[in-house]
Amino acid sequence: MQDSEARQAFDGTRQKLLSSAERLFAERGYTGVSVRDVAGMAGVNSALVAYYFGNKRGLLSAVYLRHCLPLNQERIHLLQKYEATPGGASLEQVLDAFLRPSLAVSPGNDGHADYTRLRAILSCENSELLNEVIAEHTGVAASAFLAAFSRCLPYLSSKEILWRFHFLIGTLYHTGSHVSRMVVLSGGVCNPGDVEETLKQMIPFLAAGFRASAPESGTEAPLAQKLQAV
Amino acid sequence: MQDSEARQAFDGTRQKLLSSAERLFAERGYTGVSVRDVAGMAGVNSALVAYYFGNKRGLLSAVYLRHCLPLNQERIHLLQKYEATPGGASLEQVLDAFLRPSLAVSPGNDGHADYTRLRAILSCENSELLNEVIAEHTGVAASAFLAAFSRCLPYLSSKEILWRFHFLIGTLYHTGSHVSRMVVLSGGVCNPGDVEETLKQMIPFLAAGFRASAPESGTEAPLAQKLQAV
DNA sequence: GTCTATAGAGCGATAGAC
DNA sequence: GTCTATCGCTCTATAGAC
Repeated sequence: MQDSEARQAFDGTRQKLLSSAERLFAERGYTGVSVRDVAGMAGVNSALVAYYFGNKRGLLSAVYLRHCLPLNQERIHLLQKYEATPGGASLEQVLDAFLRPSLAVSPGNDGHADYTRLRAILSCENSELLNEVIAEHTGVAASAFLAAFSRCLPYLSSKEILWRFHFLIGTLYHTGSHVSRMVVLSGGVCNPGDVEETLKQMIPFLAAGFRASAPESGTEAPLAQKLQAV
Repeated sequence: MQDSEARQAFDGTRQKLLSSAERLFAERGYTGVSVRDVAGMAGVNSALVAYYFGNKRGLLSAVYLRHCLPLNQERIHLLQKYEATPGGASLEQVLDAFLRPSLAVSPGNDGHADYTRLRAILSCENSELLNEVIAEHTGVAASAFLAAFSRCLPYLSSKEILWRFHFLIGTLYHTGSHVSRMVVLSGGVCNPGDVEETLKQMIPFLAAGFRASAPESGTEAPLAQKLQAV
């Protein structure tokens, strides 16, 4: 360990506020959490939110940006690793590259599970912030994966790829944001908190769904060309 | 039409409050909407919320109960209709029976699309009300469909059925609660507001996912017996 | 940097006139 | 039934002491 220096950075007030906000926003959404709640969990005064982040929205933005770029970089990195293998990336590998980093849990800053839950909740609250901040950063990774999917499934038009990518996002967000409910509902049999178990269930399901033949065959565009429009 | 009597019931203050609340809660969630907002959209005074529903929570509960039972009855009715055909219900028909009523849109009280969106948002806000009110009424329909799925897919254990049902819910909720975003993202190519188009895309995708061979084969329970535990 | 104290706004709920 | 008026509370944000 980098001893006291690293520990101080991790335990600093700014970081404690970020971690508390990440947890609470992921649990109860943006409007359901007050800055007092966040400051209380961090063990500091609520006025410090304004000091460090300007206002409540700045705090949310900081939480978001803390994970957004790293997560998509991990996804792209994994995708490139899989594509470097002979024969390129399989559909299962493309799915793994997209999903695995979103579900990763770790004590430090490298786990994005809370962030995925936060993302799911914010996307339901349809705050303006989501439409503003998010669109900039997700576009790059999204189009890279859309291209990877159509490389694996050349018989699908871009329309089908888009629909199925939408379904993929729904499956990911719902799984990431209803962990405890799933445990209760299944009587403990299914545990979305177990990353490997979740991937083992999700990837075959989604891969089969993506591979299904197109609902209306033949009349659609040839896919690869239309991907520019995304 | 039942002339003025039916019209009066539909335009009554109570109904206007219910309709306004349904729309607004579906758009911005429970905590994001004030009773003043609801009363304003209904064109009446905010004190009438207390008069008709006791308090804000009572309003939400009324909105919920207005759709909960009818929706599940329509699902069960469709399922029974499909199961009455020779050979029983196909997997695609079971999916259709579950999904179609949730996505139906209609000017009157019979469309559940707004309700599905409301359900998706509330399930993200994880309010206590959801865990209280919802659990009572959804259990019946859910277990009927879990049984129907395992009848179509006898080689799957209850564990896999539960996981895939969870994925189905995620796909449905995300599609139902991000209609406009999907339209924008796809450049107008994909429109989840079109019920038939949505079903034509969702059902083949989900059916293929459900039919995928189990991720870990052989070692699981024989499925039908374990369904009691749900 | 961290705190106390508070301004200013919006909320849910209710009392009471009509 | 529907309204006005208002209480009591919580929220975000800020000013200013230390």
